[in-house]
Amino acid sequence: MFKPVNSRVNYPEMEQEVLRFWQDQSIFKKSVESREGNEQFTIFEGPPTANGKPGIHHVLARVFKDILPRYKTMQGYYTPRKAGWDTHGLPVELEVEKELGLKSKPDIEAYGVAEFNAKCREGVLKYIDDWNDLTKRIGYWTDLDHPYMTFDNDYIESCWWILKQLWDKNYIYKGYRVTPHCPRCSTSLSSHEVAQGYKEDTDDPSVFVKFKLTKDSIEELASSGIRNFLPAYLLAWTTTPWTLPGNTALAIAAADEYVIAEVEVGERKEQLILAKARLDEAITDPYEITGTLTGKQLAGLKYEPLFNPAKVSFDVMRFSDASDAKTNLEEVKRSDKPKDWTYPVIPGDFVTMDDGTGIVHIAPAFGEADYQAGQQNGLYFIQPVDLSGKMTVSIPWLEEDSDIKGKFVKGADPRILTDLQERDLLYRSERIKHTYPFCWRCNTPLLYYAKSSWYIKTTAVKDALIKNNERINWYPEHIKKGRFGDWLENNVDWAVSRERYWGTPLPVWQCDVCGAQECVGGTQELKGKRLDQTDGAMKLLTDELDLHRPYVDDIAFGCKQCSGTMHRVPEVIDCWFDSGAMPLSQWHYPFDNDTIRQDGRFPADFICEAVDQTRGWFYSLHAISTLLFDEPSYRNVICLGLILDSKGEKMSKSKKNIVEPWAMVDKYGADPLRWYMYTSTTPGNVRRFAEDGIKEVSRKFLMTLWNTYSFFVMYANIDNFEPGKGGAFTQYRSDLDKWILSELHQLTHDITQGLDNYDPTTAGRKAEGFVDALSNWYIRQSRRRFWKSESDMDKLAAYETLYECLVTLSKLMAPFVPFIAEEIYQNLVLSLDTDAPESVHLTDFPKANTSLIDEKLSVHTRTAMKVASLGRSARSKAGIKVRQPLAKVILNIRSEEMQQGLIKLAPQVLNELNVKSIDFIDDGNDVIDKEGYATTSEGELVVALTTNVSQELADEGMARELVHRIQNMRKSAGFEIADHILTYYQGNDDVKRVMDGHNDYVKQETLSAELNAGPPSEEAYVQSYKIQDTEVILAVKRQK
RNA sequence: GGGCCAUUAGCUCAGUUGGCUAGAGCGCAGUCCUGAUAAGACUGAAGUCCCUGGUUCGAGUCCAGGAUGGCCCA
Repeated sequence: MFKPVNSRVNYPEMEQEVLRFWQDQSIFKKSVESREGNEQFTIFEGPPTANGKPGIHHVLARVFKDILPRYKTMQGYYTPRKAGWDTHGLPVELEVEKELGLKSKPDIEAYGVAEFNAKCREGVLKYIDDWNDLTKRIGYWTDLDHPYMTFDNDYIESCWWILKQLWDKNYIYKGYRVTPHCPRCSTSLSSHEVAQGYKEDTDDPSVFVKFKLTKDSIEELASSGIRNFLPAYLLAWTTTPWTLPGNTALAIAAADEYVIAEVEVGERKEQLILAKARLDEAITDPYEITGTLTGKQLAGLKYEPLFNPAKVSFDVMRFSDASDAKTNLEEVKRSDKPKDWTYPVIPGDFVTMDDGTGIVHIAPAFGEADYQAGQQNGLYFIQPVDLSGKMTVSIPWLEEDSDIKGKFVKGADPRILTDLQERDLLYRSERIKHTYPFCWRCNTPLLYYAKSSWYIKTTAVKDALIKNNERINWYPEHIKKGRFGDWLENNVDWAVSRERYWGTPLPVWQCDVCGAQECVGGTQELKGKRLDQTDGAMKLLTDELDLHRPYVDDIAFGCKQCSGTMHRVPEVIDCWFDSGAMPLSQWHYPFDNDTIRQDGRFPADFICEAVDQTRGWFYSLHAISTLLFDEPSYRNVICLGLILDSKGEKMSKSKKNIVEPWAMVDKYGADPLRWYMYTSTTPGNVRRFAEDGIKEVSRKFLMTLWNTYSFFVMYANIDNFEPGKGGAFTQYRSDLDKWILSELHQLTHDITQGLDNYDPTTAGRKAEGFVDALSNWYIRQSRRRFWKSESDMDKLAAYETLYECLVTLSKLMAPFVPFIAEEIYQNLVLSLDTDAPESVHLTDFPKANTSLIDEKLSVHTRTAMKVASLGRSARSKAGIKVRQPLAKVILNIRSEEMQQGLIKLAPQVLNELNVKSIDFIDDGNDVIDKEGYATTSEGELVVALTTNVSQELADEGMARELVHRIQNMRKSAGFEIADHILTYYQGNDDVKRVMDGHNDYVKQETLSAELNAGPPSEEAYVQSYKIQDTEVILAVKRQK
């Protein structure tokens, strides 16, 4: 006996039971260990941060991560899965800052770095229980008990080792250059972090500033139509007025045409110089062109500083030619300072005619292009802003309460503009909306800021990055050449240092005397130094040292080259480096597990994250493995698309359109959610998350699957069917059986192919088709075979076939919907065979037997279905119910071969259309529109039914009507399906004749022991009907 | 401004190497079938396959240009 199955199922409840079973029997562990020693299939877990709750997009990633390892395990691969958590970085620090009410780095230092980091360590795992629970609940199998943690000493030590390798290859350097800088967090961001934070429609000033040409320069332009009795200005455009105090040059496009425009502003006339192409958009007043000149003519001209260093106390530096210096900036000595400060006009190939005036304001302290222009042209360098984004200079002629000193840059903007306005140096001042980068974590506008920072020289291996990318399979494929490929093509060095606290400390020590630097690649190496006798050193030697700040900062040792002392530099590293290092660091490589590169643990066969990781984890993994080993870190990637709400809008807290994973799982169950994720759209596509979609797959696919299963169990229990116990039956398989087995093996083949191609979507959709065919054709057609009272070989074949379909299906479905698959397997297999593997997830994945795939039969059956469909249509047109048998169906099929096929499958067609016989004709026109036929056609296929109903057929139709009514009554009366009953009927002679004539048929179908004319002798369930204009009273009663 | 993706019925999506009279599901209306089914069948309402050119006997599919939306980058 199988466990009885309710045709309705509560997924969440059923899943809880399965979860308990997995837990109690350690099925995950067994599934991994039972394959130990076999070829390994490796997946890397992209570590999430557990300091926020998991969202629906995490569920998406996790179910896609889950399906392949499950599949590969069933195929025999050894597939250990290690969980991991990303624990470092700005997001964590930020949370803690918020919690403690700290607003800046000085606040943190005052609070204490040790205490601050302790809070970070606590806070980062705030939601880990929620993560673990949800992970288990959705059936994502990974080893949550032994996860890697990026804050573990061992993990950090591996990162150090990697950094040391790169150091030895001269891939790490400290550079002075323009870096995206968050003034609030007071640290650099890497390009991939910047990429996270662009915001459109940022409101900013849009100002046109006048830079006054010197008298000498006006003279130089005398031949170009300039008037020396009027002031002349170079007009430049900027959206960042706060950079203007740092202005030390203007750039023009040498090849473009510029004009001198005489403009009347109020009562004054003045001359503005700008690009001809920008004239109409930049100049709003009436103007007259008095001269034309090329950009080349402008180059070399001089103009007066907006803020004269002689009057404003700037620290002025200048780019020197010295190429050996780390930074070739030198302080301008007092003796070198000119009496009359002027700045030059320089050519720049970055100057475009797309916006502004064709004259670009250059402030080498801000902006990559500006800095380079400074280097190339030996410009002055002025830095009027500190690292927290505050202005450091004071404008002496302003009142104290309108000065800019100490103001945040954005706050300084209006003051600077007011000042320029008053000094008549502002032509236009407006506001625009444009795209600007913000800190991806704290939302502060980023500053491009020239400062020193540590870099990994990824550009040195750019070609290798590209070459190794060739060896990776991307799903979808376009990411490879597109997003990821482009990113690699435009590679810039990795700004890897952060001037922060909670992160892997950069293991570089520097001598306080001679400046020598050393990178340390591990604790053992550190122990071997001439250590200062500090508390830190004592702890290091007893292996009690926390490698984080501030403890590691306490380690100092003697310099090799002089008598100085080496201290660690203050920086920590980008947390993306941590996660990119996980293939090695999760194993504490190379200090432990030094065989991972040989034993299959590296590289990964498969990783899977969303598309936002192109520049994040996908890149950091790829960069690190290429830098270290010159090989890719993963072979196959599924790159998931973004998940949007049902209207196609991004989910965000403010829009209140966040989908809560727990709510979905509790309401619908994990399997429906999983199935929806796999099949609703292809992995790489943007997906709209629609709750109705889960409902639909649950009803349409899973419910149908469940009902075929419950159907089978119901009848198998009635007939005491046990698979394999009924003797040799294969020769009794009908065409229907052979067909569904053919479909089953085809499905096995398709699913295997789909999953081998990292395409669960196509695989899943194939399964939907199969279950539909199984339920709505195979079982529908086979109903009578299961229902009939005699237990013959035909019935056995039907049971065996359906059983095989269901058991195979449970295995095929196991990677997709692990709960329902387990449930079915447990009942169908383990309740009979205690020697079978104790879980479906410990079984072998089915292999398609292609010899059982009969394509012809498949095509023929599809045609039979089509004939049935057309026949039903014809019936409906003629208004003849399917319950009324008809004499003949007549087919016109062009293909002789197809006709032979249909003759074989005639029983299915007759059954479905309720007709007595099938005929074939050569010309469809013979029946179309003819009296006595109901005809439908499609393409070359013509299906006609004879509509003449003889008395005999009418009687048979009534018999079926009576059976139908009695069946409904059995149901309404609450009888069990196998109950035998006594039936009573009252009606006219027609009824009596039909009951007599079809006595056996009615009895069999309704399990009636007797058909008695007249009223029931005692209490029975009674109903009256009108069938074919005839009054009938029926009564049913359970037989004792 | 550049790269990538998407655009097929009211909605969600299929549509192989060009052969299409363009499909499915949901939803809507009606009818039917059913002792597994919250399922299913039939009929109906409904599409400029985003647009414009081109290649071809033939284009939803290939090519070029463009539009709209999304993502990413400047």
